[in-house]
Amino acid sequence: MPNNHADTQMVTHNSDISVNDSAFDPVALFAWYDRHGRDLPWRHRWPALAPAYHVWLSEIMLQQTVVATVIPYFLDFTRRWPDVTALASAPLDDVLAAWAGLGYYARARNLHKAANKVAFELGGIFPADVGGLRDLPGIGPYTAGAISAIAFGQHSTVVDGNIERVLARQYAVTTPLPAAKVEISAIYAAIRPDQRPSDFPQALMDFANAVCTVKAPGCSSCPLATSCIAGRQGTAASFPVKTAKKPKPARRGIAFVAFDAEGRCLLVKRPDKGLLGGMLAFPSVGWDHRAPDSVASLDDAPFAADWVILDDPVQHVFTHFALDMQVAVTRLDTGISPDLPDGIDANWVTPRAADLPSLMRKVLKAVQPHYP
DNA sequence: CAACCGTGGCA
DNA sequence: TTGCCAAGGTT
Repeated sequence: MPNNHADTQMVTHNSDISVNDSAFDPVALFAWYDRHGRDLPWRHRWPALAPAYHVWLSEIMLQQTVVATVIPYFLDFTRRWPDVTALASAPLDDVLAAWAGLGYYARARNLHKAANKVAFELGGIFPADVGGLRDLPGIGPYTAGAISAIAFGQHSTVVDGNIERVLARQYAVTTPLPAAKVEISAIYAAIRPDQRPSDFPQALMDFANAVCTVKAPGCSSCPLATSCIAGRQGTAASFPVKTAKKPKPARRGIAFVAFDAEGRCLLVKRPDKGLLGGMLAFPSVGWDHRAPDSVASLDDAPFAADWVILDDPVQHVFTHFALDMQVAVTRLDTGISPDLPDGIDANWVTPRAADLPSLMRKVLKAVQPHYP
C-alpha cells in the first residue's frame, strides 16, 4: 500500500551523489510508486510496516521466483503458520510438502532452520540489522538488506536482479554481471534517499517489473527517463551486460513407479542435501549425479518385478541440465511386499501430487492412465 | 570465482 | 519450439 507509507514525505538527496551529472530522482520514483505500486499480501502493514515474519517469508519465497507464483504459497504458509514460532514448531516434512512445486528446496530447509533459531534462540524476534539477519540460514546480502529496509526501515543496500537492471541502465554500466555487483551496489548507496527507506527498494523493484522490464522496456513513458544514460542512447534493452552462459547438458534417467491394487506407490525420501533434497520422490536412477558414466536400465529397479517402460518419457528442465526421464511401471499383487535394498528410506503411500516436486508430479501424471 | 540448486511463463 | 531467465544463497 504505497499510498499509506509511514515514512517521511519529504525527499532529499544524499550529499555525496557523484555518479552522474543528471541526478537520479527519487521523487519521481516515489510518485510513480504511490500511483502504480502493487498491493501485495506481504506488504500489509502492522501497524506501520509489514511484520518481519511476512517480509522474511516472502523474500525467501521470492528468491529467483516471480511474484505471481509466490502469492498462493505465501497465503498458504501464513494461514497454516501465522508466526515464526508456529513455523518453527512444524515438522520439517510438513514444511517441505507445503513448499513442493516452488523449487530450490534448500530454501525450505533453511527456512525451517532459521525459524527455529529466531523462535527458540532469539525470543521470537527477528534481527533488525543486516549483520544479525545474515547469521540466519538462507539469508544472503540481498535478503538481509531487503528485510532490514522493508520490515525495519533501515537504510540498507538492497540490490536484486531488478534493481541491478534499473541502475545498469540508468548509469550504462558496461561491466558484465556478476562482476558489476560491487559497482552497482555503490551506485545504489550513492542514490539512496534519506526518506522512505522501506519504500525505496520496493518502489525500484515494482518499477523494474512494470516499466524497466527485461525485454522491451517502456522508455517512452518512463518517469526516470531524464537521468537514464542507456535510455537516452536508445540502448536500454542491451543492459545489464551479462557474461555468456554455458549450455545445458542433457541427462537421462528412469523413474520406477510400483503400485498396488489400493493405489499405494513406493515413494522414497531423497537425501537431505542436493537435488530435490528432502523431498518425496519415486525411486529413480541415472540422472541426479554429475557424471553418469553408465546408462540406466531396468536392471537398476529397486526390486525385481515385471517392469514396463512407458512410451513417452517425461521431460524436465533443471537449472543446469535438461532431463529425459523414462517411466517404468509395475503393478504388484495386494499383500506382496518386495525386498528393498538396505538403507533405502521408502514407504508405500498414496501419492499426492501437491506434496511432490514438479518433476515427480509429471511422472505421476504419466502413470495415471495405468493406475488402479 | 564457478558450480550447484527448480520452476513456469513468455517471445 | 527452443531458449531465456526471474525479488539469490551456499559451497
